[in-house]
Amino acid sequence: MSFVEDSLRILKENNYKITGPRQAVLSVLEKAETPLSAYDIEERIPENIPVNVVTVYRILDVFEELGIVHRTHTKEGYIKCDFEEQEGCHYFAICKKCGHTSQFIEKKCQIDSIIPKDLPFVSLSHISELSGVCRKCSKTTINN
Amino acid sequence: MSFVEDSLRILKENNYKITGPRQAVLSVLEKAETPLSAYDIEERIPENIPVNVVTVYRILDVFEELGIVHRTHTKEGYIKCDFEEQEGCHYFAICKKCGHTSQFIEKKCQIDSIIPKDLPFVSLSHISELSGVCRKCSKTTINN
DNA sequence: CTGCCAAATGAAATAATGTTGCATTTGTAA
DNA sequence: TTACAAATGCAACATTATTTCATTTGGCAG
Repeated sequence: MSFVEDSLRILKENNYKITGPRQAVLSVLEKAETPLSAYDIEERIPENIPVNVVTVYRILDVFEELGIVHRTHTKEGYIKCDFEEQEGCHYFAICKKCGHTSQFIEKKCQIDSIIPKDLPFVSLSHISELSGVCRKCSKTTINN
Repeated sequence: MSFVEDSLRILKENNYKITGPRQAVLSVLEKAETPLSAYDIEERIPENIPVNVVTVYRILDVFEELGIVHRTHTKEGYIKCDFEEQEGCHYFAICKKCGHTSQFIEKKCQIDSIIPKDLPFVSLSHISELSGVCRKCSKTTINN
């Protein structure tokens, strides 16, 4: 199953309509290797099927809720979620220099054990993002 | 040592000048219990010593680099860092509802052990933020 | 196949956040 | 107290995000 097929299935399962703009956004996300802003996505949608950026925002809200995209925090943007494994804790490593991302899964979350018992919070979830430099950028020593 | 005193010491140690705007920003941060945006901070600076928001941005950049503030990602903003302990990994728990934050320290970082050996990244650091609901908000069941 | 209708989208205006270039002011060391 | 690099202010602009309301459309019933 491809990312687009998985996503369309999830939309149907949750009674969301399969629309042109939604398919266009999925298509852009599928090709992207770095986090894209709503405006980035709008720009990459083919000119023959224009989609308003407000619509892109609304689509991304739905996609995030359904786990189709991850909203990145180290760099404002959105990136598709891999669907190979559903269980466990998803981590996203994002390159500081080029924005390239890699994903991996942690079967059993370790962070829960770190949280102090007396912390006055409930329903805590952590941001699963790592910031670093990808192998490619770490080899190009000249630039930046 | 108070937050302001610690911060002034760090500024001096790093050859940054102690200026009016910097002291004003420190004073605002000291009182804040939730992450504040640059504009939030500008608004809270007393009117008799006006500081331009551009300056606030530049001050926050310096402060972040020196570890005086933490830039929050779950909600765009900045919050002062506690200085009680320097060693270890700082975690910030932020309430989804009211923005209230709590901090704690992890002596030895567990996340390093989670990262796959074959991940094509170097110099990885993780975002130490947790998102949840604070005790106070979890008791007020009516609103939101 | 066709029409209905809630869901989805478009358009325009506005708010919030962040950046850049350059002139002016200020903290601090000599 | 003076000189000067550092810090700040100002103006203009770029990017990101939200709201309201009119219009269009996907998918279902018939």
